Amino acid sequence: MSNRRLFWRIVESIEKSIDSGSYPSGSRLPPERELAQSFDVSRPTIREAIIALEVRGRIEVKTGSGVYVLEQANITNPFETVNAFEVTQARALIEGEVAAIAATTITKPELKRLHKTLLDMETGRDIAAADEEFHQIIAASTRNAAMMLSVKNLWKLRSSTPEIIDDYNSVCNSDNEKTLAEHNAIYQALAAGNATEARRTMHNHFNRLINTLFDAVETKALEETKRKNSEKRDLYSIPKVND
Amino acid sequence: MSNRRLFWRIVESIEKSIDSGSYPSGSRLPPERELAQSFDVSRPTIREAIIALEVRGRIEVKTGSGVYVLEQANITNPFETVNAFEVTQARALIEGEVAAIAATTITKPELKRLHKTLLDMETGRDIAAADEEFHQIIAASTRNAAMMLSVKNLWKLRSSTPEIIDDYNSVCNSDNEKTLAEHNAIYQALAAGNATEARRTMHNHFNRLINTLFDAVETKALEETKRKNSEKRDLYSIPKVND
DNA sequence: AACAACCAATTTGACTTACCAATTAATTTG
DNA sequence: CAAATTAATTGGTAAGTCAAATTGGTTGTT
Repeated sequence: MSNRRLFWRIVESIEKSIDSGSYPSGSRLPPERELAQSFDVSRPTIREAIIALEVRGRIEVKTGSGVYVLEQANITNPFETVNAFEVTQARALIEGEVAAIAATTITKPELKRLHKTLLDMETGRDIAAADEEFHQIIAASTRNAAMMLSVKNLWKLRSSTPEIIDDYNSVCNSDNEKTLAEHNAIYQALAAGNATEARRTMHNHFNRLINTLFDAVETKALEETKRKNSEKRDLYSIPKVND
Repeated sequence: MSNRRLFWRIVESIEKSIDSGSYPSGSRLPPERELAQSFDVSRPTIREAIIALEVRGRIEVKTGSGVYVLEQANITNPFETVNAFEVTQARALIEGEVAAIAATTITKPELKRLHKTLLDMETGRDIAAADEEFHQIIAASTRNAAMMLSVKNLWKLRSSTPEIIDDYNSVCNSDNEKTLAEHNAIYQALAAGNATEARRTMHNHFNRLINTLFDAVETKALEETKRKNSEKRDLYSIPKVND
């Protein structure tokens, strides 16, 4: 695997040094020639690494002055500011409406594929995949690319944040039958073309998830955290649509 | 202005050649030595440019073989598959729920800021900005980062797709008073803490937008397109929540 | 004759060494 | 204090060696 070109090794090494704080943002990197010596490579190689880091937006090169570490004006990465409850509430509301639309737009072939995900989940081979496909099919059946995109983005959020994955796993693994039953209820509502019921069953699905999440979190949390979450329970529970 | 380093010029030139189709994806670029000659620069400079393009994900370097143009496996670029109606329907449903939540979570300072956007819109300085801020404040008041993100993504979709911008412009410019009135109705519902009314007024806001969009599109569309859109009108209109 | 396997020449990128030019920033000097 | 000088640093080039991949021909087998 050492067929990777040399400069990548330098890029990784320097990037690690930046991340670890050895080169704080705003500071200047050692001169090219010094780096070349310390990495035991030629100067052109160092320059290649520097250019790679520059294109990546990690550093800035000032001719005649030096190479400076840039502020990681962050990609406003949402993966650290969003918690599992927020994602679940958002999914509940959005996918609730999606289901309501889908109840009137879903086709028979789509219903068939939807039913297949239920069977897949029952046999228990790849439950996560069956889960994702279930929600994906419903989103697609709205014929609205913008809504599909919204659903997909939230799923990505759910499946890319370590903390959220943890929380979900501790819930899903134990409650497969419940998930399956809820999916089935949603499927029945969609098959019947009942928008209100589709929304209700979808809300029900996520509401159970939220409450189970709270229990799971509470179990492993300290008392302080407990109090906070109890306050949040009201905030994040899904309001009744007909009130 | 030519203090830009040489390799950037090469990067731009090659990138332009790729985009213009001179080097279709999968094809091989000329060898380093040839490029150096044709650009009248040294080989290291060409190599720097190639590395920059590689980091950008435009090309792939195969040692001993050549430099190959990569497929621009576009980030499933949604900006070309989503139309104005889809975005508006999605916004209606999502922001409808957002408004319903916000009705119970919005604070007085936020209501104050919300009211300010109404005044801004009335004076008519930067209407688009006031519009965006209005919807942004409501989303933020839910205290749910995932929902804020969803709203923001849809706004980005709306404001980054040329076609959609066109459609929106042809609508908004003519109907400022209506937009303002609807925003005001939403504001009143939020101030009153009435979730159902907040949702209804938000739906109303977007419903008017959708129908105006259809009229605008119909006006400039051919007869064939007319028929299609009429069929779509049912599909995209927002269903009543209480049915 | 057709096909496969092998081998060597060629092409191509990977990297180095060595050198000079241009720019910037600090220092000296008038 | 301002201008000139100097040191430090990056910008760019030239020429060459090495290693990997391709190419095309040769050979041997079917």
